[in-house]
Amino acid sequence: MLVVDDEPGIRRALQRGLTAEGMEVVTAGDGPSGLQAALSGTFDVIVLDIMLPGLSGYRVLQRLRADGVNTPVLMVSAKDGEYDQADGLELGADGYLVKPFSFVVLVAQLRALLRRGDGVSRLSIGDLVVDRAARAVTWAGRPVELSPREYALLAELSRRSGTVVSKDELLNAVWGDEQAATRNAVEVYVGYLRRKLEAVGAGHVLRTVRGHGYLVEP
Amino acid sequence: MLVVDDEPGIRRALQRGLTAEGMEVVTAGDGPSGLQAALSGTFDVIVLDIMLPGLSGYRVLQRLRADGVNTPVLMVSAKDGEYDQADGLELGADGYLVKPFSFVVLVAQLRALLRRGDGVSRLSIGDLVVDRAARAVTWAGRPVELSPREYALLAELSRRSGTVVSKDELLNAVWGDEQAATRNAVEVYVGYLRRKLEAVGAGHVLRTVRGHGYLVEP
DNA sequence: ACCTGCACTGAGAACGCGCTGAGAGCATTC
DNA sequence: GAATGCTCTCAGCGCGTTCTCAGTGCAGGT
Repeated sequence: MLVVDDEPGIRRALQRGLTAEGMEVVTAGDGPSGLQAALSGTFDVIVLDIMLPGLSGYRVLQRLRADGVNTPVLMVSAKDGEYDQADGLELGADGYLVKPFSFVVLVAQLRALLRRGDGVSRLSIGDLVVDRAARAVTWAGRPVELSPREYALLAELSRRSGTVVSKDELLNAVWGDEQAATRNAVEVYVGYLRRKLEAVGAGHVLRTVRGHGYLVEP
Repeated sequence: MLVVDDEPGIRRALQRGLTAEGMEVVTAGDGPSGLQAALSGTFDVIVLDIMLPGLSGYRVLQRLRADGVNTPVLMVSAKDGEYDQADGLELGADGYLVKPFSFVVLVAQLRALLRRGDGVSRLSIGDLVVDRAARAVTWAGRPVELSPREYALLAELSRRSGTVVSKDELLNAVWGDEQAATRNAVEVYVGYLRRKLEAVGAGHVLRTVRGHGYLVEP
């Protein structure tokens, strides 16, 4: 996760506390460097202060979303006006915390965001709907029954729809870091997925890009 | 990538760390030699220290941009004044990091810069659009079906559009360092590309510069 | 006009990528 | 204990892709 806050004391405290909770923490002290780090899109969740030198938290969030990065963001602020919160949430924040906050509450919120995966509980790509909360997939309203592995594969491809995802990336994201399976397993499961999608008339959703990977068209 | 820093310790550390991340690293220890290396325009990203013997990082960046080299530059400095950052970004830097910085943040920033290629994941050269995320090519909206090798070749030429790229450079960039193929392979694939581009009315995009290489007009 | 060498092209051979059917291993259910 | 469903490997097939080779055309220099 990424922590963006201008107070070194807070950064150190969160770094220590969250590391102890088993999380991997990277910190940044100002808006521009926080934005740069966040743009990499490799974080699972971001804690973002509003009062920041260089670039306010609002702006950082705005730029992030504008660039298509939908990493969940937990905003943190000393102010507690209702409007501040509304502004933040409207810009695409996934949570809001007022300083001073209890460390336990922070951890609880972060865990909630992490569990949701990307903060977006429902992906819609044309007629394809992947409801991550209900763990269900439909095509034009018709339900598609998927095994856990098939679902995880389609969810990952849908999350990154419009971009080609390589088999190795899929192995990492769907099968986990231990990479117990071979690349052929990905091919097999793409085959399973296609068969089930074709049965409801959605065979063309999952495209092969030879030599590179697979792609769900946006 | 190119790392320009006057401290040998930093150079060695980055060389080792970034190589381990799968990047190819070249280093320079002072301003003039850094500038000379950077002017070749063959780097994907440059890490540039501000305090340099011979020529400051600001000047190096200034000269680079003045010469039309738009390789992404990540500036690094021991100072952390707001004005320094503003100066750097105004001169055309693409990121700013204050020493001492976390290695993870550095890598995250570099990946963000690399992923965007020259600022965007989507290259537009007139009617030609190379969507690097979807690995798709269109001419005036019409899709162009390309094999992996053909795509890689066109993408490299498009990335460096406006400059003549030699066959050896293309072999390095597209075929990889092992250079398993001969120069004739480049000629053959340029032929394939031209045939497919002509089919959608874009035959003139890929120009031959006899004795030097190939060129995609900006 | 001649020569040299670079660029281009058609043909063809080898390769390897992606897909599939079959089946083994394992857990769960009845 | 049989049946069912899921996961994953293996071997083989088809075919697009890759790349070399040999021959032709053309540009530039003398």
